[in-house]
Amino acid sequence: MVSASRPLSPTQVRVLELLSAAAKPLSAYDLLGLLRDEGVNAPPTVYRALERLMRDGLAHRIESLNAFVACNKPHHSELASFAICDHCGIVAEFTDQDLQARLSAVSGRSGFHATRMTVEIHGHCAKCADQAHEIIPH
Amino acid sequence: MVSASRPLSPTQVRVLELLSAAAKPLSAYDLLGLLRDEGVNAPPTVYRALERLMRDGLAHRIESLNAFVACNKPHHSELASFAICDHCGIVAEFTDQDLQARLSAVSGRSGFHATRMTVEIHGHCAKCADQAHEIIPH
DNA sequence: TATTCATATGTTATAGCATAACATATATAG
DNA sequence: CTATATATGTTATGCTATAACATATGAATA
Repeated sequence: MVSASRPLSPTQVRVLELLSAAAKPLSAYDLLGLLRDEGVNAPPTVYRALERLMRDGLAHRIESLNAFVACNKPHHSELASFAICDHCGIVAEFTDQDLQARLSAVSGRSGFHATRMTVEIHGHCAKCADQAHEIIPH
Repeated sequence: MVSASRPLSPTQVRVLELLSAAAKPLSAYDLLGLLRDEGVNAPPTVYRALERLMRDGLAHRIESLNAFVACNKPHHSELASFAICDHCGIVAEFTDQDLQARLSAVSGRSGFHATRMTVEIHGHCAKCADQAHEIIPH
């Protein structure tokens, strides 16, 4: 039997809701702050919920921000890439098959076997590109 | 006048030497540990040296490891990508023009203007791929 | 020379991110 | 009923990074 995974717990659902509602990536401590009212008092609970969500492909970690976002579409083990506006903080998730293929090919040339890829592009979104006076560095 | 930048300070040179000599990425605190003998006592000095080295393209930050590596070749504002073995920890730097072009194109479709890209591929190097019994997670 | 400016470093303290280790609770499978 | 897997609670700790202010040094120039 393939052992269907359990449904999300209330805490896991809440974390996912908060991520989905946020305009920007949230750090684990952002989430903790939002959940204190609801009886979540310590980091491990948040990190554990995030682990589960990422395992299920429902959330992603943005490595260059140490923060998390809800997955904007159901992935099927595809490469998720991110465009991150350093001005307004918005993150756009996109996937590109060719990109993944090329990454696998390039890294695989030397016999490297890829299991996970992080692609994060920083810059300015269309909205902010015009009025980009100040650049907020990573 | 184009204001040539100053030469690296002794501390900056030492940090670069340590990164170059290391088989794996070093964290700022790894570096701090190695420099304590030499009179460096606090994190800011290390972070400042790393800043300078990265500004000059002599070192890179690996976002998914919170660690740093020496640049393995003089870049000219090209995209540096990394293949990271989760088993032995070795990091291979590579560049691929087409990859950068494709990334710019894909993200730029929506009017996004890219200024910096992070590409980090985790997996197993050729050496470790065979005997990959245990997988060291990120 | 004296002044100014940019750069680097020292120093102290703190903020922010993440996990170890152990206890408790609950549901489901066998 | 018991064993197992999963989730959470709780306490403590460790790792990563920067703020804020002081000091030093060298190069450019008035």
